[in-house]
Amino acid sequence: MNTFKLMNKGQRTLAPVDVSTVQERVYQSLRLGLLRGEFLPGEQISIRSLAEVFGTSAMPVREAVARLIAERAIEQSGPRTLRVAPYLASDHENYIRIRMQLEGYAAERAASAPKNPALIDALRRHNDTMAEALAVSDFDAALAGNQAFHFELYRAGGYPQLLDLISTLWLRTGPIVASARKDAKLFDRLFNIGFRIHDDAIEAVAQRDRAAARWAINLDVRSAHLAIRRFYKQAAADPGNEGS
Amino acid sequence: MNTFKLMNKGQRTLAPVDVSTVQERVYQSLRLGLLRGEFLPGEQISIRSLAEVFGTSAMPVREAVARLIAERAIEQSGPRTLRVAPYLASDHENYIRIRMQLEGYAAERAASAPKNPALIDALRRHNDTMAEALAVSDFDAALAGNQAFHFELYRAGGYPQLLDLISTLWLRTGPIVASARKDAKLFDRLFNIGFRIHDDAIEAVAQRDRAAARWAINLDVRSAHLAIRRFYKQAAADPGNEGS
DNA sequence: ATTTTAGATATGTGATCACACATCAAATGC
DNA sequence: GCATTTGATGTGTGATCACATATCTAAAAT
Repeated sequence: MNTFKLMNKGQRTLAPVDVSTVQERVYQSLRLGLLRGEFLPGEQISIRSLAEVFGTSAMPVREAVARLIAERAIEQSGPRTLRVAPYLASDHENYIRIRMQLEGYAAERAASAPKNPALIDALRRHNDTMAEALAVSDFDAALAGNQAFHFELYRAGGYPQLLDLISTLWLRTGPIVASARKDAKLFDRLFNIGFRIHDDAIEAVAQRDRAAARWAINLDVRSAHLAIRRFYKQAAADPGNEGS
Repeated sequence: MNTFKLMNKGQRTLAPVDVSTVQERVYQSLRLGLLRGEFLPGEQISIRSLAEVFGTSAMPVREAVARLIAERAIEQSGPRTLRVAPYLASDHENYIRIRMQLEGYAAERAASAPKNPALIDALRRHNDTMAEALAVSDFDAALAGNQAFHFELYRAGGYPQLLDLISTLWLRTGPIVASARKDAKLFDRLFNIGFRIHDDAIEAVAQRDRAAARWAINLDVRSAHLAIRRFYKQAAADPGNEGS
């Protein structure tokens, strides 16, 4: 009976196997894709097509999509049509105000936590990664660095639930921010400003200055919003940035 | 071709028919049930059983449950088991802090909106409904009145997205608050305090005092939390409140 | 040449089946 | 009598099929 147990006492290379469900992996994959900006705002999606890409049946995709609908990252635009949440100026403005409340609060909490040099180091590293990526125009890496910086900071706030809420908000604004890559000049300037604001935020956390930390993050969120708004306003004025 | 159009010009009693999907109705039904406290925190649920209750196949329930999992109202407690989010003291405390941020902000926005006598009337009405229900120990109606009061206030803030976020937070804390009905004495006192705090909140909104409105709502949320915490602490001490 | 129409294709939705695997109960073993 | 085991039942998960219908394409009519 306990044969295996005895055998396992010897040195082995066995590791726990992945027991997560297919739908969970599909969900995480879609989530990551949305955050990385691999989907365009308003882009139409199809359950069957996604299932084919993932190499699964439609079933797991259906449940993953249902979860993303609950998070308002995907919406039903018609009787039988799904799409990524589109950009709507007024809606986005509202989300920005909510994000300022929540992310500002998280930053405040992170700044009032006990001093943590490892955290400061990690924040600096993420911010530098972002700047370096920007220097070589690797926008994907810049986006990833930016996200890593913010989430590292919010995680330090110590509220898993708050981090969770914030990440669903990023899920909605993710494709919108990411689509600004189309305008390289704007994107570059946006993230250069972001780099400096992040520096202020790091300083605030290092000195445990709650108000300054909240201020910096709020400024970061707000300035990104303004840049995005300008991007879409000019995109609407242009004849169309997509090739014919 | 346009025969029907011509016919329809005449007076008819035809009304638009409900075209929503089954899964949507199941989802809304479950949502309402959770908010009304028809489920206990930690209660185990089964897709097939729910499907039987609703008179549908398992399919619509599966998607509805997937959405509720994304909202953290339902969680997977084991490999093949689902349950309503249980009460965990530390988690709940975190949610309360987040709710204070968001609901306080919403109250602040409602208070800074242009004067609106109709809103004040509606708030008073909801609060009175709650008090009257409490007087005859109709706890379900009291809960409904309390919820109507809060949502009316938050809706006045003018952010649909904020209202949406708050309602998902209520979805998680809903079963927890509702379960306090078990202790009639505590429940009664809790809501009597709530009634007075609501009055303060109404006054604050009427006078467009943002700070006072935020303060009142924060106090309301916090005092409810303290009562709930006491309820669960004493429930854990007792041998068991359920009949044998 | 333009409009209309008919057909084909693809969509989400719901139902049903098969499967692996927990959990509990009764039966069996010692 | 107590521990072990075996069986039955119920679970979420994934795949597949059927259906109504929206969308697009190409043929046909004017």
